[in-house]
Amino acid sequence: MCRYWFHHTVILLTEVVNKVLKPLVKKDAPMDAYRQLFDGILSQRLAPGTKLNEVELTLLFSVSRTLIRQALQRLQLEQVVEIHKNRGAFVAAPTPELAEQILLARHTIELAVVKLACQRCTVADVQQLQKMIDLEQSAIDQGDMATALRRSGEFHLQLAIVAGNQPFVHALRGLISQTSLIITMYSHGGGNACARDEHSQLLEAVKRGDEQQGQELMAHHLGHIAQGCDFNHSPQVANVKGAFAHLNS
Amino acid sequence: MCRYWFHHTVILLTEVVNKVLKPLVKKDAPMDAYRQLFDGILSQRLAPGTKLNEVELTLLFSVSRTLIRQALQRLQLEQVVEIHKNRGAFVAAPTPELAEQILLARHTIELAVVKLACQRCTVADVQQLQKMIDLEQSAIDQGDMATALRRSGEFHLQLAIVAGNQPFVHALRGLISQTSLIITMYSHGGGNACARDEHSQLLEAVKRGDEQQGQELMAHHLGHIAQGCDFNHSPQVANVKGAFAHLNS
DNA sequence: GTACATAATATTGTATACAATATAAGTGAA
DNA sequence: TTCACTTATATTGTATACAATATTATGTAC
Repeated sequence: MCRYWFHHTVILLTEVVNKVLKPLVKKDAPMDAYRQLFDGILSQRLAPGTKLNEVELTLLFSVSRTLIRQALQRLQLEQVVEIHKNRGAFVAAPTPELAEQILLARHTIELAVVKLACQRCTVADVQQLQKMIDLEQSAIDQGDMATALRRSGEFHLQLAIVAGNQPFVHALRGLISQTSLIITMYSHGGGNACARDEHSQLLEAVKRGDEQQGQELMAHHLGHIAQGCDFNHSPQVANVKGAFAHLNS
Repeated sequence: MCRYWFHHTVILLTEVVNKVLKPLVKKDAPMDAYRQLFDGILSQRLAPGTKLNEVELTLLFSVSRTLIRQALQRLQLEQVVEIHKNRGAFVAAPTPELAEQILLARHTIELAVVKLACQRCTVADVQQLQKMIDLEQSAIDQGDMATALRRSGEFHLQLAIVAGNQPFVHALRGLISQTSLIITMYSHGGGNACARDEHSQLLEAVKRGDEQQGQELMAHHLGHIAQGCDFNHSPQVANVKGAFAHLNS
């Protein structure tokens, strides 16, 4: 009996520790470093071309170089970071030629995504997408264009998730991130103001299951991104410490 | 004068060392481990679901776990390997549902690739592609279907390279590898015998710049892959030592 | 001062050591 | 035996130490 009581108490404690305490304490360090860098790049705090020094990141994120290098490699394979052997990692800086290829690839894939989304979108999906549009708009209202840009990308990615095609999601994750870099480098502003309307109209078409209309709207939407860019412009390059200044406060 | 002679001799020696000796000696270890594993999987020596033990690979390839883990992470991001936290890495084993998604994604992307290839294919490109078809056929003639399958994939990838769209190349690299896994798991043979003819016809259309015909042929070709599979079949699982037995000879 | 070669430093690449977790083997009670 | 539990082992996760390479600083000849 005594043993039983003891046993169950231990079970209880184990549960408490695993399900309550651990989530509060756990750091999931590798994901952290990756996410911080990813967000830093997509929020335009890290400009294209910026050198990413490993020990510097080590100090900023309080993890070893092992995890920093893991994060950088992952970002490289997502095409958001370039790693040159023995030279180090840099925030990717797509050339105009590559930018054109990226937008064409998005055109191809996202037209297929919209079609699938029209077929499979549920009521819950629509609500989720609507919420993301609202979040993007609220960022725009606050004048925080960097956040708006990131949330715009999340809307497109969510559409691919709704479409239910894992390879499309995987490919688009990289392409959308690269598009953010392209906009950071080449956009001459203004062109992004109409995004909300376009996203809303797109969602309406998807809700109705109107594949034809949805694809046309997506094509226009992606076309506007290209139109909003001036590929003769050259980008500015920021430094790492400035981009993560908020971590040292 | 004496110094000059010395100086130039050093230059010469440096050049000799860098340009002649190093390429012969160099190992490029990380790429090696990655390539070996990649080829092992695509050549069907490593069956889907196989556990990839890190120290075992360490001994096989004579590099530290650092590089093994690098290679595994890269393979994971190419969707050829699955890594479960604290559980280890496994050769990916796409479910029938994922297989369907993969083939649909290929359909979407490769139709666009063929179109671009029709527009941009040069004489040199045609020669290169023809050579790859011949290599694939010679593997078939020798009854080495594993090599044939790998070379078939390389043909498709080369087509994307000819098309000149980097994101398409990047996405297809993973999708083609995954298709190899799908065929390994679910193919009931026979369906692949007609591959050569289809690749040849495809190349003819591309050479003529006939986008319409090229896309139709590609669509049929990809359709045949799906038709050649039986998604009720369950896969066999091999062990690592057996797959790399040739390294220990 | 400039150009070049050399030395010092900083940065990345790889291997190893230690920690955390999961798996397998062993132990005792019903 | 079978089940729960403990202990031992194996495996993965992370940090650090060392090696190789690149970058910067210094010195010397012209």
